[in-house]
Amino acid sequence: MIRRRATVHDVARAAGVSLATVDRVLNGRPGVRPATAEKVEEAIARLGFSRDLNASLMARSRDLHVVFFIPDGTNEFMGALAEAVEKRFASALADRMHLELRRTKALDAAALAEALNGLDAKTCDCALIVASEEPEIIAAVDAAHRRGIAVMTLVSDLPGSARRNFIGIDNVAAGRTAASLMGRFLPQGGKVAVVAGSLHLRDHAERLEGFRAALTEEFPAIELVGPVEGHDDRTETGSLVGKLLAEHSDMAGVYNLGAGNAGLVSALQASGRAKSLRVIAHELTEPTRAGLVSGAIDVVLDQNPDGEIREAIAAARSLALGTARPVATDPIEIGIFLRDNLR
Amino acid sequence: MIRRRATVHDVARAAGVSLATVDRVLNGRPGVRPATAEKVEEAIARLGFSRDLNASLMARSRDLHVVFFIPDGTNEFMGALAEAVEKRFASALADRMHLELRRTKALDAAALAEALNGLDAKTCDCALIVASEEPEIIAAVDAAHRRGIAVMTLVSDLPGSARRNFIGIDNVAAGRTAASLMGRFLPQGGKVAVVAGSLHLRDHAERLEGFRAALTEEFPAIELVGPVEGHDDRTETGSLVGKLLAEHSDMAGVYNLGAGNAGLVSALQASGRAKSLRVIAHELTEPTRAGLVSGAIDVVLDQNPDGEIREAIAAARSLALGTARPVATDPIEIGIFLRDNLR
DNA sequence: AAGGTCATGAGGCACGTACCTCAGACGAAG
DNA sequence: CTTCGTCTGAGGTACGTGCCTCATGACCTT
Repeated sequence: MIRRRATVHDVARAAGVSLATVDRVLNGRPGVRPATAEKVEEAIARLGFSRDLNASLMARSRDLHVVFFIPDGTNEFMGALAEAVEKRFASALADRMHLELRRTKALDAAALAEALNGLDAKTCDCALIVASEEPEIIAAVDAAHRRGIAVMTLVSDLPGSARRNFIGIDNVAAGRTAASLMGRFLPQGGKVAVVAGSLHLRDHAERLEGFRAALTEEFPAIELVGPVEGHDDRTETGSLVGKLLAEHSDMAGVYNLGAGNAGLVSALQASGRAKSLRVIAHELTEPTRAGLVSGAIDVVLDQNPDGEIREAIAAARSLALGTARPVATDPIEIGIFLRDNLR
Repeated sequence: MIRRRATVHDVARAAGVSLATVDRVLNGRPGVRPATAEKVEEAIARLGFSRDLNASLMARSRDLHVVFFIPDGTNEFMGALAEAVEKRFASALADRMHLELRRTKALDAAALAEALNGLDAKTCDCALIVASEEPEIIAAVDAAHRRGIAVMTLVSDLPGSARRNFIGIDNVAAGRTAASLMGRFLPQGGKVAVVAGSLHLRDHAERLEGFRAALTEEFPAIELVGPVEGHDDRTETGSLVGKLLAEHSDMAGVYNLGAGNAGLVSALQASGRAKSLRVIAHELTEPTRAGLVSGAIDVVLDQNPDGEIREAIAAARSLALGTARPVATDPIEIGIFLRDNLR
């Protein structure tokens, strides 16, 4: 059964009005009585009409502008996210989408808020942010939304803000998975150090929550040490881990739910206990890959950056159709990597 | 740096010819001297011109027709693939793509070849097949390609045919991953039964190859029993597994690299040895999910059917642009599922 | 030289939407 | 009554491409 999509012409005919009126309703232009607008809305709903985004962008001879705000610094995962955006510049252009990548200072809420406030709806239809949970960022998101810019969160969510969508993994589930693996690795129980980047990052806080809950429920023999905050910095993370290992000679495992994995791996190797500790980290990047290969890290939980960017772009496109309803996206999978299934 | 995409007008101007000539070259219509065509090709390359697929489909007022041939029967994974196609009917229509789903008799090469031969290029731009490696299918693929239908393989590849692309996981790597997990589960070694659907299915043959190679290299203490072929049928698979378990009271593990997992799980439970056997299966479906939850199955390796269909659709779109070069697609991830990270 | 074929240019209409102008129709206020 | 403002319809042009017709000129054949 091949059915043609409804067009504005069909809507006009069905509503008994002219094309111009349908156009005014669709694009929120003034000069339509409420009763008439009602008729048009009804026809749109009845026919299941949805604007043809491609024809629309073509007619406007304008690309969809999507701006990605991604933290800079030495966090390899953020680097991978940024690369994933760059990789799609060309193919996005083929779909009339213009992607822009801006690196913002990591863990600097004021800088991100300012950048958001500087966005102009004329040069930005949609903004994607990797944000920590701070009042000034929430305010900036709400302000951008009021200016007509759709904001979506990437990696770490910002509930309670006007963000239209969250693109990322279920971080509570990720924390639970880490706990479940760690519990199996340590059937006798023991101490496990937990290192976060910052608990202001909701993804980190959620992973910790999931990890702690699953341990309590299923592996009460495991004692959690920490969390400590390494601010996603390799040097700081390394010295924190070194200190924890020195202080606890009976440490049995480490769960780094944030970044700074290069520091983690050096500290593990410097301790001389690398092979005897069960270690779980996040994001498949150069340091964690090296850690897996050398045996310093046992498991890496990964959120596919390419998949996240792909879904972000798809969601931005759907949002551009201007529906009020939330946009459906494919869920992002949590990848589990051992030394043997490295991509 | 915002750069406008090149259009046919730009190409015409750059090549010093008229729009009509560019059009003739682009659409392979006759009436252009080789020397002139050369000039146009050169301008296209120089400007990096690529046809705007959306404008093109709109101008033709014609949707892109993509036909999926997916085996029917009781194979839950194939059911999931089919559902994944159906789920995208609507969103594909929004991109001027008309998807069609046809279920063909599983493991019946003649039926699939006949279906392929019945395709008309007027009502099918691209065909996606899940095929076993048989000469008559290869011949049908080549014939379809000559008729102007792009054929791609899904799940299981068909090298040596005129298929334009393969969408699926790296099955050798999947087999290696299974071996690596099994090896760790059985540090003392022991007998592991291997069950396939059909070794005419290249994905199954490749998994076996990877499994066997990784065992030989890394876990020589493990002895492989089989493979036996259960033809992806639950009853047949169940009785095969039951027989193997009865014959080998010292069986330590089972690797089912094909389907028929409902039969696998019943046989395991009927044997009374479910908990003491390490079991690895493929595809996260109802039976394997139940197996994970009950503990009868330890690990499931999964190829995300939604992701495969998404990539297949994206690849079909790219192919429609008519480039001779192979089309780049995102790789499909091999998911690893334990009881604790079930989606 | 006349007729033929072939290569090419010029231009138009169509697809679905955006955005513009202009002309009426209508009701309310003066 | 006129005048104004608001609502609505009619129709045009544009976006990038496909596909069509028609005209022109060059070259070949007889």
